Amino acid sequence: MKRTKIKDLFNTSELHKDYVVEGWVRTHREIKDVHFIALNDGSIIHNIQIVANAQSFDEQVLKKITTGSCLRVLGTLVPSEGKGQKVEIQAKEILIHGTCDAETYPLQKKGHSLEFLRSIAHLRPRTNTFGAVFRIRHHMAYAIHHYFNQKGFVYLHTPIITASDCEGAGQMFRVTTLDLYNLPKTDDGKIDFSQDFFGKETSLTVSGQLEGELGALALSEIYTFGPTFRAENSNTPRHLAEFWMIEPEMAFYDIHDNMDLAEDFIKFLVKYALNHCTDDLQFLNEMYDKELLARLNFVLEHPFERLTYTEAINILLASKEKFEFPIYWGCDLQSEHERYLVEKYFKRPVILTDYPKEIKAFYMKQNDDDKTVRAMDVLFPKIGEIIGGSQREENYEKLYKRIKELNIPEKDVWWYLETRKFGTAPHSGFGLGFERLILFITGMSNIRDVIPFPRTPKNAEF
RNA sequence: UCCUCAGUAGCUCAGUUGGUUAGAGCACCUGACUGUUAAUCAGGGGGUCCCAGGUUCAAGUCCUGGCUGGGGAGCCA
Repeated sequence: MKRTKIKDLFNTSELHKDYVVEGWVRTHREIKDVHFIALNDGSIIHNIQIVANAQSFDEQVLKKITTGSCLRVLGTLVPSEGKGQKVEIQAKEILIHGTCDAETYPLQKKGHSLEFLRSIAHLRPRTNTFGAVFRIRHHMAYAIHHYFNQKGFVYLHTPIITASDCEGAGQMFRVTTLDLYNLPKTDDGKIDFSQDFFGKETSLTVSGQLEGELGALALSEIYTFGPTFRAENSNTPRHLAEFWMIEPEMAFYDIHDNMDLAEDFIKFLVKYALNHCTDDLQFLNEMYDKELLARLNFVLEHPFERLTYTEAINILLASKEKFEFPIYWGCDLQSEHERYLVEKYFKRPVILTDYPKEIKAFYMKQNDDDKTVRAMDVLFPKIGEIIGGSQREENYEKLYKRIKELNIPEKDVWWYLETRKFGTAPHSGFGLGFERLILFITGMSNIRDVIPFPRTPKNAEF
């Protein structure tokens, strides 16, 4: 007989029929002659209760059914005599796929701290919490592709290994096949990268944006969704050395179109989660963050507040709040400033635009005031900057001048500049940190708990 | 990287002014219980007190250095 997923068993199955379920034991209780086994196969957060009468089974088999062991059970789906669940499986046959030594298995039926579970990342998907988080993560990845697909965007695969670091987004991880114990040197004593695999210095990408723009200036609307790497020594609950980023890039979009897309996109994802991950969100709402569902619904129902950097500075200057970092026009906003605007002043997501050009990247479109650029940052409660984007500078002369001012080597960006030389077009785009989105959707507070195998400074186990 | 807190049983923690044989709850094992729900009740086993030095008659406890983890900050997504 074919296996039925526990999720399908709850949803569509008929009673008083036989089914096969397979999964891992969460708890095993025994009362005199009746055994109760809570079985979970990861298809849904809920367990199916297996009832086994001691007389019908070998005592030695029943003894091996411990927390964490893996079973195949054939039995009849019947209404439950107990109170905790509607249906249960009255077992006829039990096969133990894998036993699990109760003394050494680190997961118990009791709850564990998230810190401890991080140290056993190979087993934590078997917990309710991580099952829920990783199912939600999957649904969000799917929803992202769905959203862009129905809008006619092309999924563009940008390179993971790159020779350019002109994004300036952070320290990069070097990629090399050179023998580190015996590096080839040039005559002037430097490392001879011409002998390396690609014949030049290469690294893991910090952003697919520049290549994304190449796609947009041919296919009109593209998005990337892939891994990104930053070698910054960042030790915070909001940073990873390896994370996933979504970067849409659109020709013929100005900064307002860009903002509209960003807001619509996030709201679509929140709505998708509420509709498709109800049980898991309910669980997280109860266990970790009692305001999670209320916050998700609030974001859905209220427009994001849009204002310029200059307006934000004026609000901050006028506020009576005591800030650690001083406010002045031209300063980069610190998290305390962003948090004040989002959590205290507006009490909703905020989109800030038109930042001073000095604190933003070279490719952003310069405004006529010669002081600001058409940047836009979307700031969210609890997690801060979730999206950073801009309208891009499409004017060749202005872009070239900015590149020179910032001493960016022309040999690294000649191909990027050519898009402005050959049929340039107004265009915009933004980057969304996938794990930061998942943080917001799940209400988890540490980014290491929303990616299966977190990569952080001093941590690449598993 | 900076600031700060922590590291004691499988897990979560207590451990007094430095003082004899380091404790609890849960988990685990054994037993009891005719439908349990993180069952309950009784009993039992279980320790590199993070590591390396130092002070002291005596260190889980005090000092120095290191490692690891949490929180905050910076960098950013």
